Amino acid sequence: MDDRLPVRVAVDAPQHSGLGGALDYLSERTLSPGTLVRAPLGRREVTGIVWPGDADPEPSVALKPVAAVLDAVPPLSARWCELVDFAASYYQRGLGEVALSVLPPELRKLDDDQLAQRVARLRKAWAVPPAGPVPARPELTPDQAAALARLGELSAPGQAPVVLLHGLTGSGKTEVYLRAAEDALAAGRQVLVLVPEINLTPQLEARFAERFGAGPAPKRIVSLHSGLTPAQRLKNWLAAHLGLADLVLGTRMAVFAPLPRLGLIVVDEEHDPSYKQQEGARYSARDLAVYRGKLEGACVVLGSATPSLESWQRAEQGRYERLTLAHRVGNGALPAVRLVDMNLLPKAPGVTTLLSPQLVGALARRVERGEQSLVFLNRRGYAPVLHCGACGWKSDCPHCSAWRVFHKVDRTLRCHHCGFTQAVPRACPDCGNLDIAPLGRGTERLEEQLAEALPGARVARIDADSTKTKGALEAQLSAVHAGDVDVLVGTQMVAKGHDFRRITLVAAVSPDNALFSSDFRAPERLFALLMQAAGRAGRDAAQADRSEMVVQTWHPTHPLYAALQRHDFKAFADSQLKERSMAGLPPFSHLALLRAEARTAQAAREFLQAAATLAEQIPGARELLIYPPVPHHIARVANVERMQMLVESPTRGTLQRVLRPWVDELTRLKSQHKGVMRWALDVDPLAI
DNA sequence: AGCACGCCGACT
DNA sequence: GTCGGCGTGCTC
Repeated sequence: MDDRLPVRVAVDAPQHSGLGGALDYLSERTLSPGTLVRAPLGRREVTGIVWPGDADPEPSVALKPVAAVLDAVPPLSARWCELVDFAASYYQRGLGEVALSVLPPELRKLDDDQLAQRVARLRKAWAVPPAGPVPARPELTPDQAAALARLGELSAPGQAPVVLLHGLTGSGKTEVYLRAAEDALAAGRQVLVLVPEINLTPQLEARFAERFGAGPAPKRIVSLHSGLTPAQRLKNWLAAHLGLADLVLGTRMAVFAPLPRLGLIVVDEEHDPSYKQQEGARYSARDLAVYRGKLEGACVVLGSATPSLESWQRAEQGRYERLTLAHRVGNGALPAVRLVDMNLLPKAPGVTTLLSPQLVGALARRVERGEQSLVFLNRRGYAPVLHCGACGWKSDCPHCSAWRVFHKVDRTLRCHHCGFTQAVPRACPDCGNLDIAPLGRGTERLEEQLAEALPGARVARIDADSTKTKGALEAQLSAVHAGDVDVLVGTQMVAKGHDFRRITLVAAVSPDNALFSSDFRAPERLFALLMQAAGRAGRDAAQADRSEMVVQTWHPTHPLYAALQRHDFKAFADSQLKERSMAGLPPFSHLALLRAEARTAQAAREFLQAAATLAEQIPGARELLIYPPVPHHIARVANVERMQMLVESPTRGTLQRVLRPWVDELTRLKSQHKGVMRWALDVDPLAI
């Protein structure tokens, strides 16, 4: 008889191994749920978490003892485990895989003594925060005051409301976050702030530090995102977990930060697609934040100028409380939106102009007045493709079903999907003709054409290429802030969040493509991007009245642009929701996407067809609609063929009931389809 | 996924 | 004679 106790331990065994859940081990002492342990798994030793619930050992398996207990780190809370349980089950991944993948990687490399040292050092460093004077707070606008008053009512003890803060750009959403955080902090609770991108963390962190970092009772702020060094990430994670940090600011991974006294979760720019993880457990940090708020009894604030249609509909239904900031701080006007009908431009034969006289004129006036302009084009490089006029050759990528982009800066052809790069050929590789020309345009070419059209103007470009080296983005942004740039060319990178005080003109040069995309969310994304870009203009109230947005379009009568001109998100959302409703698309249905990757499209298709056949035998499947497999938007990347199959369900519940047994079968199915390299299930996919 | 074992070609 | 290719099988 063995008197050692069986315990459930979540270990990092991937879902495809068939050991997705928790495994049972023996322990000599009682271990609280949430305790970190090291345990043998096969021939190696892995980190695991003692999981809530009773062990349920299979009689045929001889249990092994836990190898070590990491006592230095306090156990993760039952609520944290419940969040992970939910995420794993909802997104159909292994429990241990999810639980361990959201811990700082460094944690899994250290032993108990090393962790004890880190914890001790951290506590010691934390022991002295210096007090200072009360920081200045701006006066609230009437909108802000009303929103905060309502938030206060909703956050009565025991309540955990979800609030959709719909505030147009420049209306002071951040100040609402700060005041809400102030209340939570004053009540002794922790605050979690999520932002879509790492780039946006420093400026928001600065705002929070300015408000809470000093004063009579200074608070501690830490960040959590993939840009931190492993040691920093562990340190900040421990600070949150030990309750030393009062404020945690981070990207989507931070939704799993252990926070013993969580009282408020802010999701800034809640509509942003970056909140959806695109590999592993494909979770939505925004949706998990809402779930976590309920679990922890914490208030959740979802903020956006252009909310996701999912959140907007929930607000319409009364499931979320909508609070509106309808006016800009200082009552500045939103930029007037001027549509330039590109159909009316005089056409020179063989020449397609990218810059209308109207736009060039508007830019020239800004340069003259010493004001700044932002010209926005969501395509980097010089031109998306090179073309041979003689034989029709185009610069396609040999490994992908995509063009290689011409980058004039270093005279290369680059595939933006697999990275394949070559020098630009002197002559057409097919026919030897010397007349090969760029087709279409990207930011590099736009920069060049603007410099030609505006002699003497200082034109700069910010995109993924110009900011590759460390610190380059910061340097370029500070040049813009210092006024060393007249016209800034950029991709969506510059449309988000930045507080450029001197910009009075924003231009979208060629936004039409998204209007006719096969992706049903493309209009929503375009509208959000244009509203966000428009918000870059006139942030200084003194200049707001002169601020303007120019949109060049071949479809000036499109309803999306009409709504944009009126800055009317509600009209746009209502019309989109009507279309979604008629088409049976989310949020009126629930989707899952099964993807398969193989050397041949045929192998991927056969796997998906077999998967569909299996699904049809699962109870509840009759309520689902399983579409035939189709190639991915870019079917081949790095010589791998990608197919996908959409599953549509009237309710979340039915979808979940079918998916669960399905993924178990898919693991088996893959072993019968040798050609298939990988498969993945995406619940609530963003792009289809 | 790791990490083993296992059975066939070119080298210190 | 070994080192090593990656096929397939297991992990409480």
